[in-house]
Amino acid sequence: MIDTKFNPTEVEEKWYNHWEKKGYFKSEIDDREAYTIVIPPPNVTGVLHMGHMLNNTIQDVLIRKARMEGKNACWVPGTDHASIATEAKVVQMLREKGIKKSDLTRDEFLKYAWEWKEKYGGIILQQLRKLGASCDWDRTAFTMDETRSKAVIKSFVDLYHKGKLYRGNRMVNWDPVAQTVLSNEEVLYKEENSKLFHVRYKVSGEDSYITIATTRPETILGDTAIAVHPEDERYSSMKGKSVEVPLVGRVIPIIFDDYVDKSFGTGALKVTPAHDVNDYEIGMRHNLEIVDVFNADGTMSEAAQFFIGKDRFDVRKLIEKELENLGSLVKVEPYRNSVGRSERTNSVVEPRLSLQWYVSMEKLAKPALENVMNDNIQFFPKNQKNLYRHWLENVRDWCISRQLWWGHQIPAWYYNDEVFVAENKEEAFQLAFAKYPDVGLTMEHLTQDQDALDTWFSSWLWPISLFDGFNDSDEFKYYYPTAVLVTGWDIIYLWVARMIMAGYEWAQEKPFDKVYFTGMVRDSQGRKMSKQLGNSPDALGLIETYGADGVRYGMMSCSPAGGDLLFDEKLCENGRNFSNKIWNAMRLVTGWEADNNMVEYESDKLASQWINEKFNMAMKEVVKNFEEFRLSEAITNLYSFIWNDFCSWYLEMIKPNENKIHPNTLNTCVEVFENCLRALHPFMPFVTEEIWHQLRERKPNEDCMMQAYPHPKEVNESLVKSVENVKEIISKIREVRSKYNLKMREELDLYAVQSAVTSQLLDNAPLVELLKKMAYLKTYGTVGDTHSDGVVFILGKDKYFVMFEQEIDVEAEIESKQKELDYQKGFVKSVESKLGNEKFVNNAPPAVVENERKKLADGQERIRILEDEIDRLKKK
RNA sequence: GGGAGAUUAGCUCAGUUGGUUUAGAGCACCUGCCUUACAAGCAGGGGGUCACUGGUUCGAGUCCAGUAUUUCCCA
Repeated sequence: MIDTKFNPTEVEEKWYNHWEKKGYFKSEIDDREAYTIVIPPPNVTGVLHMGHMLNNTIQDVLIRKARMEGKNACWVPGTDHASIATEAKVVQMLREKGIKKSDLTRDEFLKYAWEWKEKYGGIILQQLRKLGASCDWDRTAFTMDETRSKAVIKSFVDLYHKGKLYRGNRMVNWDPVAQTVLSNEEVLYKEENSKLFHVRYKVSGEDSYITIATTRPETILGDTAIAVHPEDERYSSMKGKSVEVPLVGRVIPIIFDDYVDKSFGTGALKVTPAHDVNDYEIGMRHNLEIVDVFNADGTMSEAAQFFIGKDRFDVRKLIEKELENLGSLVKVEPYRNSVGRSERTNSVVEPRLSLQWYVSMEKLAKPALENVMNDNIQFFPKNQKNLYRHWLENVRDWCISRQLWWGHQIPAWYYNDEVFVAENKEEAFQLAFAKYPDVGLTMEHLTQDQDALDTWFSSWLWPISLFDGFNDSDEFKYYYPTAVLVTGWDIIYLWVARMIMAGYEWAQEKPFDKVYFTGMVRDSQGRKMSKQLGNSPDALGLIETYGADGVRYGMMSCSPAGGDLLFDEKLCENGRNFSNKIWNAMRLVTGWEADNNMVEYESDKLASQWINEKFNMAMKEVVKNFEEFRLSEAITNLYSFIWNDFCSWYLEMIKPNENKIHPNTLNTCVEVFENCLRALHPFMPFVTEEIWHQLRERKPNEDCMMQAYPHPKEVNESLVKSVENVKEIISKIREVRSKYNLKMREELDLYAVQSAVTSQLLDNAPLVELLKKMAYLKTYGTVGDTHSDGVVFILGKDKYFVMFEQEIDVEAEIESKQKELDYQKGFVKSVESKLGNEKFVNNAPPAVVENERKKLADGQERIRILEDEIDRLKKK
């Protein structure tokens, strides 16, 4: 006896191993069309979370469908080295062993880091297998493996020689604890309680003062101007004057700049070009001196003159007292402002001038913007184009150096202050030697840049470097550009835009045809899932509870493209229940026995035709939804078809009284069942594969995964319509049964008042047979309008009588018919008012007007029937 | 501060160039069923002034403007 419950854990590992052993995931160049997806590489340190599950399920659905469509499907997996995250983990691991990073050489540190990566890295790739991901694992790549590293170095050198990469002294986000640059994305801003200090500066040569407001009094030591708005009347007399900085006594100018907000504080702004991005820009505009008062670790530098070596936050308290003593402090008030902290160390990020490597974005941005705006690369959903355009039109140069060891060390060598960029030290030496042939230069004179490259500088090459595109390989020619990129919109700038730039820079071609942006997974309260909140369910735990198919169903059914999705475990439960439903349908069908001696019922033939038409209708929707990446709709189409049409209606239609069934009927049934499995396979690969094999004996290579994906055919609409009509009659009869507590199988008589529709039904023997079987009718016949017995229902404009022994509840019937009458009267009234409007009749398309007339006639007929019926009931 | 989106049933969402018998689905809820595939199930049911106000139109959930609420992005 087969279990009544589908057990996912038993079959998932079996089928995954089977597929992998058969080599179904592998792709090699051949003469078929390539369908390529590159995985958005997760951090090598990462573990599977909800975002990954969503993202990778979508990729797997797309790649499996393409494979079934006969394309050469290639899904390349891999991880990135996540320089900051990984380095932080390695440093922590070393600390636990009692080793300080500063005690190690770069090489020693990297040895530990690689060991750590080999041991703990790539867990996530193992976890993806549990989800059913059909990646070509032989192609697994890592951003620091040999091929990828060479690509990174080559691209750096190439950009440098093209003048698209430079070293510059700019304002950056500085993490004083990690002592590295951070990207904007690694800085988290939050409102915090702080204080607003009002400080007065003496105007030189006068007995007056200007008062400024600041949250960071410790930077006063680095002030090089006071700025006011040019149209601020309060300060119009200050033109050309200067003030003295408290404590240090530096004399600084009063300048006029539009940037200043007149309404903030006193309308006067202290300008510290070395420690604020906006101040820096003002400084550039007005040629101000730059005084850097901090060291790299956030302590005061020599340039500060006071508090040297003390921490910036201690100094904030100390300077408050000093200013008070000097009489410069006007007042201190509580204040809330947005403070940026490092994602990794939580230290307050310091805007800092520092010498870093930048990619010049202007030229790179141009083709990247163009080819998205003209839909050469299509975005789903489309509205992401706005976001993309906005960023690219305001793009800033990209800071790619990081003060870390884990990553690609920058291929730049210095001789004194001169820099030589080359793929290796030997080539750098050649360059240096060519320039300085006479100084006795040796390799020892060159020192390599100590910094590493931003991880995104590897990731932006991913679609190229995975196929060794920098060596113009055959693989690259075949697999590139890839079909679709599936990723979250949160990295549209960090990653998507830059991949497109890289594509046009080095391949002169887009990296992908389409980008499908997924939403962010949120919990049922709409909060972003995060470790801190602890609101993220354990991904593998979910798979254990609901099965991979159940989880995939849950992820897919709540994932309209682009929008955020509120994840609810309930959806996985639906998925599990769906698996179980199909499982039980299989149990039913495999329990039937083909018997040539059985009659092939007309109703069975009809049901077979009908279910095929319905399947085509469903597939039309599925195909359309796939084209538009509306995957949640596509899976809903299949769910609804399989559960409602196939299981609830069709299987009941052909269900034999005993287990014996005509071979033709059984055969059609199994074929439709197989089509359902093929259509559903990309979404729910395990349960479909298992049932595929249970349904029939299969040859060695006959697996569901490798079947052709179903194509919709033309639909015979009139056949569908007539069966749908019978289904409605059946539902109405069930309604009566429910109301009168009649047993489902108690046989009833049904009479219809003669009409075109009801007579046509009567003449169609297979339809009547179907109706009688499904509704458990003894007889179906037509009668005259004057018939007056049983319970009445109306369908379209036809009147039916359901006959049964039990006495009918006259009061309840009158009430329900009256309710229906009220509804119909309202309906007719609204149609009448439309048709009474001359402008409507004259202007609306004739078909629309005609339809309104039909609605009116039908409504009026229903009113007539209902009024008659109420009369008849009242006479009882 | 600038920009983009959202608002449809208790919840999550569909609703495609404005016209499909005065709005659909899933979940939740209510009623009745252990009907020999499935209680992770079957049959039936209730539930919505489509955020608000105005406009365009013969006709608006759908287009336009404003308001409210809200989410996100950028600074």
